[in-house]
Amino acid sequence: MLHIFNTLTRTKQEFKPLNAPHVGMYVCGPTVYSDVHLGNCRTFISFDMIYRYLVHLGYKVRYVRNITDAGHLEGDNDEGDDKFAKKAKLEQLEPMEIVQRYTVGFRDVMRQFNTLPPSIEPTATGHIVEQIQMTQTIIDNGLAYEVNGNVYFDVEKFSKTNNYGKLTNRKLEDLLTNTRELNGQDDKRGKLDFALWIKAKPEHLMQWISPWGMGFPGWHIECSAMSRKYLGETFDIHGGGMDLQATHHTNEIAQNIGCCGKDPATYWIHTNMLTVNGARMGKSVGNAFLPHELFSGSHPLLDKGYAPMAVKFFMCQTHYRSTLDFSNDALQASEKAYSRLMEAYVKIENLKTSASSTTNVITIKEGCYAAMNDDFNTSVAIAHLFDAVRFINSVNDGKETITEADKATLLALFNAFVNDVLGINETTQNNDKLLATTDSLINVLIELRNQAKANKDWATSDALRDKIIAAGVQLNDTKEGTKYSIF
RNA sequence: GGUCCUGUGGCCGAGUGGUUAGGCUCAGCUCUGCAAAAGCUGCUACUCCAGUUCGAACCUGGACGGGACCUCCA
Repeated sequence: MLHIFNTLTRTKQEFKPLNAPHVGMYVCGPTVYSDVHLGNCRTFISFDMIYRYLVHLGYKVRYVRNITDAGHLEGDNDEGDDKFAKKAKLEQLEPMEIVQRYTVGFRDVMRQFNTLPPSIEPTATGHIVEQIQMTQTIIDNGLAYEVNGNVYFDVEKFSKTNNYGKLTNRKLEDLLTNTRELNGQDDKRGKLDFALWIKAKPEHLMQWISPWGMGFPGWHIECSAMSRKYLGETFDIHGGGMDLQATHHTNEIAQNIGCCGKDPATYWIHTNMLTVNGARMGKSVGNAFLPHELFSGSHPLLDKGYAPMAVKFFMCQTHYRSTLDFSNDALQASEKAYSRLMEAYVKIENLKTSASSTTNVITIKEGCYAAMNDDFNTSVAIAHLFDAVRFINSVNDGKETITEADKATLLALFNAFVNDVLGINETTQNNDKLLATTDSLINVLIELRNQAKANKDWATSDALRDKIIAAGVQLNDTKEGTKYSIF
């Protein structure tokens, strides 16, 4: 029985889909105006695991994750350019060139992390009409108003009949007291009001026609419009990073209720942040790691590179609702643990079976599922897998025994968790490390041959050369030393 | 300032009112030509103070430390 921690109730609740076996899940995706960093990746890797586990349990999941490619003002000032326009000017590109570049980059990284593509990956610019319609409906329902081509959501009016701050458990009066005074929002009636539609200046690069003039959508309406379009007015799971909880998701709920009179999602899942030296990794903080810097080890804070699957395993060792701190020591520990896990996995198939087992495999399996059913506790599930690792190695060493049936159970368990649920099986496309190793190996052979040559041991040096060539490597002795090429 | 989360052994990280997850590191042992791998053994923690309890790392209150959100951010 799966239980999920629901941000709305701040408790673990039994997961009951609205229309089992169908499950609708919406996750707030990236804003594609720059490279995704590891913090972003952690969120999407967490939801990938959740998606995979739901599928593994037999649910038919429609997983929607948007691409934000419009709107999002640079500051809180309505006068500002949006992020795409700003970046576009900087790089002298069309906004959609920026969008294309970083969307492709994002998908590449997600592929490297072996995450499954969502069922639908809708873009904000592709759903301007839906956003305009939703905005109009909210106006018609009396919960939004237009001023000078801008449309704002009336939070205080909404609060008379709804609990605006329920997602973060905050009271309206506290929110009103604590909101900072900001400039350039003279058109708003209330200081908590937020924009649904923003009037564009003539020079603004991305703008669309609307009932309120030329403009672009506000910061939150896209998710409301797209989740509603693809998952309906009410669906099962809405997720995102914890940083989206207070503002983005709070406003999404207000918009959906303002439009349809219903809460959009029954379960809200929020994943915690990735930190570096205790501080949140963020673009604006300037401590963001890029995935390729981590894979190659080119980041100044890293001693070496780490394979994508090792990094993913590292993330899985921590519960998704805990902060995870990034460090060389932690990564190295996980890298080693990961390879031990995978080596044991490979060994299972060739284990010799006996009439009886010395370890209860069913207990391990049940432990794994109990952990996952307890709010996706991958950390504990992995701990159980390591119980299996020890057992597998012991059987392999002839110190313990396993039955044919238990062996099959273990193999199925590892297939399920390593491949299906966690998705940490090595894929052939991640071969950077392999290439580096190959290069080192060839150089070792060349060195051996050169030593033989130096000793005038021509029989050995020639034999080495012939075998190296036979392996597919062409040697070329030059004045600068021995070069090689792979043919 | 407000709201909230958090403080676990050398490091990373789960966790339940009573029976000391797991990983990494380190030491010893088995194995081994040497090493590695693997197995075994050991290192027994829960910020501090007070309270509730037969019993608390886990519940309550307080102190101190760290963090998040309140502003775009996964």
